[in-house]
Amino acid sequence: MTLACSPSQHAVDVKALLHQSPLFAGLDDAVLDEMLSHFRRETWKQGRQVTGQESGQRFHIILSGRLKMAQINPETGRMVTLFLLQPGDGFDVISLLDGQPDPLIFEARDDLLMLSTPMQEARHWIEQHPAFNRSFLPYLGKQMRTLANLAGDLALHDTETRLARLILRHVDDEQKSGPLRLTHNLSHEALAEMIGSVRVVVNRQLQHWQREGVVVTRRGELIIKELEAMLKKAMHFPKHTSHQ
Amino acid sequence: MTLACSPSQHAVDVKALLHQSPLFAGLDDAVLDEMLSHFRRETWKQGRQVTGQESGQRFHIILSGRLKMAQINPETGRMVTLFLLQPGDGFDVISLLDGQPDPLIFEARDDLLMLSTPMQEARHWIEQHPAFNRSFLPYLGKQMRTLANLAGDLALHDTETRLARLILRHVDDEQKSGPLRLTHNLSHEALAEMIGSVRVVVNRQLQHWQREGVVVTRRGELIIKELEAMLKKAMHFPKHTSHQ
DNA sequence: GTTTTTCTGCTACCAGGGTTACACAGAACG
DNA sequence: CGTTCTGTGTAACCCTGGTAGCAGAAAAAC
Repeated sequence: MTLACSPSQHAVDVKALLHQSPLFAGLDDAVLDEMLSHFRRETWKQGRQVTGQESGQRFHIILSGRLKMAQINPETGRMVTLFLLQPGDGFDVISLLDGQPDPLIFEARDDLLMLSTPMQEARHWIEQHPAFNRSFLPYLGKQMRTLANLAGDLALHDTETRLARLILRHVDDEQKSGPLRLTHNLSHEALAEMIGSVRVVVNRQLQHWQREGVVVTRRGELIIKELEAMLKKAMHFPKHTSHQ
Repeated sequence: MTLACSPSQHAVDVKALLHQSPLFAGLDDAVLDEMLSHFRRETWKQGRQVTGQESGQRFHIILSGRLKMAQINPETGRMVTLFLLQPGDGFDVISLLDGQPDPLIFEARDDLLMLSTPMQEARHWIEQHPAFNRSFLPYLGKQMRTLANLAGDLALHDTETRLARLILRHVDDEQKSGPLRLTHNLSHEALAEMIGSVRVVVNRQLQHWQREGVVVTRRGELIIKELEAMLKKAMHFPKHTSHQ
């Protein structure tokens, strides 16, 4: 998956997209069609915020755009991004699993195009189609890994390491070679939320790296000049980090 | 579930135990028997450490004792406890889901009595018994919630709040009224790992509370004198915190 | 009972990173 | 095309919470 946002054309080839998605890759066309008949299209404009309570009644599958799934501290107003969901991802998976509403905030980072269906319907469908588990369970595993790594990082590593890792995680996805220009379209604020820190700190760090000549930063993009150096900063990279 | 450790008698009534477990509560006796026939008993002595690589080949169900599931920073030697698994819990669920080994450390906090079976067998069994999903999926949801809350807490709250919450979470499980004596049998070190901090800080905090007259601490136990005050320290308690 | 190990209480120290504040650049929007 | 809003660069400040170290208490091991 990539951090880059897909253009949200309305003529998206839904089935092609789902076939690539980790959740539905394995399903054959007939089953996919049957499933799609239960879903309807839904669009959110960039910036739209919804709480777990509100969105908790329907299960969504992202077709284009990115969705921030975050936790908030009402006292300070600070946020952490737990997931930055991509096309092919579903939400809210946790509510889907246990039926409880999530005390989370969902925010469209881009214009979103999604499929949605009532939670109850989604659960029922899953029950009827055990084959779906073949991709669903591994998908859950990946999500849990991502969360576990986030928690581990927050507790064990400093902000520099966390930021370096966040960046390198996206190198994996984008082009593996070349000049390593990452266009994430994320503000420093957004990056900060993803590593559980604050804008000023992210900026400070990027500036520092820039002076070292390790990276070059622009609005919404970042060029890695010295991959080796970055890897060193992200040291002790866990072997099986989520590649989401 | 409770933090107190069950005595690890070897004459445990396995089926009775599994019926109470969130994972197997819903299954009828016949299915349970069939499942048990695939498992064998396994015991670990308190303090035994195993990496995800090593234990990754078998899936375990805890019958008695507690198991720490932790991430480590090899550079500093510090650890975070992601889960403190209890009787009725299974591990490693993440590996079970996606087949990848976990870069985690498992450590027996008490003497452990478990059931275990090859991962492949467990996966196969799950596939054959869709009814199991009725309890398995909600269980996964609860685990994910726990992780999400941990990550959120680490990013958004100070150590005092995190420690207060850790303690109060166990009040829910133990007796709800009375003198609120919690016997957790955990060292300050262990508590620290559970909130992503260090021994000194936990001690400092507990001592502080003790001087305030809010709690009284002893080895392995803690008495809450002023529940109201504690609740205040844990302020902004998320509505749907895991009650694991 | 004695020794050894593990826990606990406490202190001194200091640095990472969070808070606040402000000026400027670049987008967005009418 | 000017106004408005959002994002970026940077500085001063300082407090939480982490590191290091040690002495005594309590368990565990012998």
